[in-house]
Amino acid sequence: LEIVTIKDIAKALNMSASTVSRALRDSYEISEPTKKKVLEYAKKNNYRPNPIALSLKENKSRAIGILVPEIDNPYFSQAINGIESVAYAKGYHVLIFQSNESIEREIININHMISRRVDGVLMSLSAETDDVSHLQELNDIGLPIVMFDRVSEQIKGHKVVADNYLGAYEATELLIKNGKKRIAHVGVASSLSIFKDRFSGYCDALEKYNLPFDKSIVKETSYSPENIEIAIKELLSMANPPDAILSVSDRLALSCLSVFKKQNIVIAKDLAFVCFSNLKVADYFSPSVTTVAQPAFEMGKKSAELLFEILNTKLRDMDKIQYQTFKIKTTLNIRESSN
Amino acid sequence: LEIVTIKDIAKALNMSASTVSRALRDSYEISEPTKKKVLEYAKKNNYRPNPIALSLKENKSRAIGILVPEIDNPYFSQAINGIESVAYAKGYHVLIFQSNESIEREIININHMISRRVDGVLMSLSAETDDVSHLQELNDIGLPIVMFDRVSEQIKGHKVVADNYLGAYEATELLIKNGKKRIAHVGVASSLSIFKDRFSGYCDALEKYNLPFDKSIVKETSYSPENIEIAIKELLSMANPPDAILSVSDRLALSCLSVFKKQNIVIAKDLAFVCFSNLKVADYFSPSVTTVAQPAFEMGKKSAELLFEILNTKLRDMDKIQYQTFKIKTTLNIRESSN
DNA sequence: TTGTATGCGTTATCAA
DNA sequence: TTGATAACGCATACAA
Repeated sequence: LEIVTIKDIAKALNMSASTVSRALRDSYEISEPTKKKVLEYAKKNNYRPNPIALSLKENKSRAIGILVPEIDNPYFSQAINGIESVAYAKGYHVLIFQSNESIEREIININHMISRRVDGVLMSLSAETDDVSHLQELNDIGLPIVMFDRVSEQIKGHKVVADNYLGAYEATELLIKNGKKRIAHVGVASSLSIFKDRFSGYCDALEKYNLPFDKSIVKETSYSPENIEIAIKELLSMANPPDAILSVSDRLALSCLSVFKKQNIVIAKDLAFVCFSNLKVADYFSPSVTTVAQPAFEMGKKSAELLFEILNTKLRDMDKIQYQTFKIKTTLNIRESSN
Repeated sequence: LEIVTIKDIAKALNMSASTVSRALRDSYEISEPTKKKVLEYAKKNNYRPNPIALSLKENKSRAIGILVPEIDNPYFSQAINGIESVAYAKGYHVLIFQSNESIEREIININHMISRRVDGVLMSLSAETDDVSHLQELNDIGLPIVMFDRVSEQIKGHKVVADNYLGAYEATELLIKNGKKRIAHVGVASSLSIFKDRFSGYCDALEKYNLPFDKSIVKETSYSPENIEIAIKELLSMANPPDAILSVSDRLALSCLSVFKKQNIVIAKDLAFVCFSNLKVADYFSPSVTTVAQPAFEMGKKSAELLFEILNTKLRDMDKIQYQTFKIKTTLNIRESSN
């Protein structure tokens, strides 16, 4: 590889490396003619500072790590865009990791990030994650972490979440106001707070409007399409089937739509449907799909801003930081499927 | 940050850094008792080798750079997954960059990658890119590059592409066999070969089946939804409107569906529709959407494998490499919209 | 205004 | 079997 270093420039120009280094940084100590010579040579030979050398010296990498359950999911790819927009402006780089909803991969990736000496971590838990001791280690070694969307209260650091409770409450309320009496809740078996909060919102809306809570139309499934299909079929074949379904996860929603299609169920006509989803195409379905959308880009952006706030905090002020949880409102996109 | 180094271990155990280093690497020169002591201490204190220091020494980063037009696009996020699956297994890390379809961002990102000393580049051109001199520089400094999907013949390196010509040919053929006589082509104004190839496939299918080519139903638009809407509306309001539309880009397809919805056009009934797209939800539409899907994951995987093949090539064998273009078949998912 | 020396974490080379 | 030293690229304290 043919990349020019400061030493190369120094040798070519017959001066010392420190002079070149200072000239490149436009130091006041260096004479104009020298600066000019160095800058010219550097430009002509395409000098690029080596950030690796700098990292070693400053013990920081100017890179931040992002760990998400999966990239191929509009919520997370949009959140990554939000993060990148901030990191890019600050001259930081972004290392992206995926857990694929597996706690094992999550642990490995966290270790990778530490090894890679990222300056901070932005992450969203895998659905499998319950024990968070691997994240406690980040706290222990003093590596800043900001969690977004799927967060854990046991970890020290800022959090950015959607208002999942309100999102589910409003979605349920909409269905109730549209005359639905038996609203099923399709969720994921997971200890993540997002799912608990969404379930609470659903329950409270039922209670507020004096609808009975019926455990038999609350399904806890996994992300596997087969399991979702079984759950949906069970709901539909009940003696007293639900007249509406609230699906509280993006990926779940896709499988629901697939089952509806297979079973020739027309949403809105046969069954009302609302789901948590950031899919842009929800609007183009016929009937179009009512969604609770999370402000993914904004959540990513906010998380990154919080992380940089911490990265800019002097060590001696670190213990003064009050870690907070920022809650951002979801958007209820009312379309046809909720009728 | 509290991260243990080799020196720390050496000091604690009262031996030299080189001994510790060798013990950690299980060198034959080190006695078993010493090895045991070192390994135990390292384990207990969570020693993690510093890849930055290694990079500096070996002048390689064990990271590869990926540059794609946008992450929030199922084709590219799936391709990234394919790349990651290979890189991960090799212990390499992946730096992800986005051009946002802008050549300016593409140039900046390429420079970032060089600065970051990635060991190789995997990329897909922005739609704006015409002049590729910024990539020529990769060739000049000897940084290996593999291009996928949107490639340039002017750059030295392996290429992985979908069989865009055949994909478009088969899609057009399907529409013709379904009785369509006036098939519009909606594309992007871009000098990328993928779009040229798709257009050729379309033209050749028309010719093969003796359908006239009509320039007035070939639209070259941009990715902006407004422009696409104008183009579609022009087509639909013609005295002699098309009876089918072939959309040759994922993002274009979404805008088309949006316009259809707005204009109350029911695909299949009013107008046949086929598009290039990797959207998983295409199947759940009513009517479901016929797509030409690119094998995104496989293309990413293949590209990464080719890159590692080069990274493993000894310097003296580098000039023997025959750079090839690998063409991978697309899949025609025949659904309802093409009827 | 410029040069010399040092250190960041690691490993290879040479010496003991 | 172990240790001392230099080097990777850079920035800086110190010397001149």
